[in-house]
Amino acid sequence: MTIIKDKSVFDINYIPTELPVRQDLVDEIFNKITFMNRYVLFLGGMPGNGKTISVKKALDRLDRSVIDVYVNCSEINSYTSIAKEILEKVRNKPYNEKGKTRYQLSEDLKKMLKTKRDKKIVIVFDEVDKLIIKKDNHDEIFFPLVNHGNANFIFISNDASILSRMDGRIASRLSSEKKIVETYSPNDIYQILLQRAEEGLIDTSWSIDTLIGIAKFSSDVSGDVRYALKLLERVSILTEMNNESKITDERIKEAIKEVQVSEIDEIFPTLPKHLKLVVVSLSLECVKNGGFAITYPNAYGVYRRFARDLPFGFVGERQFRDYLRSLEMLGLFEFQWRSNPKGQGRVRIATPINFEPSKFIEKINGNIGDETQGVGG
DNA sequence: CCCTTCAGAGACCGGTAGTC
DNA sequence: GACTACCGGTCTCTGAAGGG
Repeated sequence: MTIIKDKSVFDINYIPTELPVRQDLVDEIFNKITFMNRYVLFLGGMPGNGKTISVKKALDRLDRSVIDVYVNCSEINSYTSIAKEILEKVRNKPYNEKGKTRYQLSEDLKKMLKTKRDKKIVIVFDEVDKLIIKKDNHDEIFFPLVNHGNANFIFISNDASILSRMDGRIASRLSSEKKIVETYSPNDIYQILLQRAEEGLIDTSWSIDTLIGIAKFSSDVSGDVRYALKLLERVSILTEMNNESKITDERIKEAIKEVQVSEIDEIFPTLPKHLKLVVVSLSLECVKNGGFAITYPNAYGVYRRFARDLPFGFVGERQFRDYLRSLEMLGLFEFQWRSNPKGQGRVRIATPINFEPSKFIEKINGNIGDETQGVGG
């Protein structure tokens, strides 16, 4: 029994022909790039609220009238790689960045920006916070870009405070606009699900109530529409696999469970060896304390004992803190302060996001990955 | 051979939320 | 207000990779 008529509708990069909720934003971006001499936009707001897709949609509509460069800073996030990407996209030919200094790269960018051309240049930096928080000042790439020529810029970030910081440094002499996009409401999420269901699923396989249920639940747990879409995709696949013709509440519950465990299962294998050990240590401490782990000295001590006997040894406490920060960035753990149960001072506690440490430990036990066997015992 | 970028990791230090 | 435990920023070093 198939209920999915178009799989691509659930693809993470799928862009529908009409945006159900953010059409106003798309129009505004389109108009401003078209009619303004130079447009610089800072776009902020929670993850999965339609920032990126709105910008992409606007670029789509501008199509041949501009040269657009889209840089996702979680993938392309060094001075060199960003310069290369921009130079290649604008000039439309390969650029050899190897061995070039930052100065040389900025000179090439300057030359490129000053070249007369008919089409406007639009450069989009998505997830720009990832670039700002990196050390070695890779964000200095913005200076040659902003200070020469008159390219248009859109900076997208989940963290609005990052945008304020950039606003002050980069756009001080440009007129720029800052916009915070609000999180999707349950009804917004419903509208988006409705569109995907109409395009991707057989009409008889779902009902309005199905979608309202998923929308409400998703809005409660995250407000990130990608979560809702993942849920809809998962429940459709489950329904198909069970040879059923209609999505039921049972299958939705099942899908919720799967989606929640899958995050950590997907990310964990990709982590560097030390980070894996840190995740395991934190999880073990969480189980021990009933839900949270004291990062130092407890979890660090556990990590140290694990790593001590392994070929690569253990890192210092300072490095451990940077690992914790990475885990926070990855959305695996969140951190809070508590007063120190042992007396003066305070401690930081880690709580897992969207996964059950005991189940995770069970799964991982004796199977932590390539070079680090034997850790679970 | 010397230059660059870049990531990873340690040393150091000032700041700060908490207790006494 | 002194004291404590801990965090985050920053500096430095190292080593890899890639040129000229």
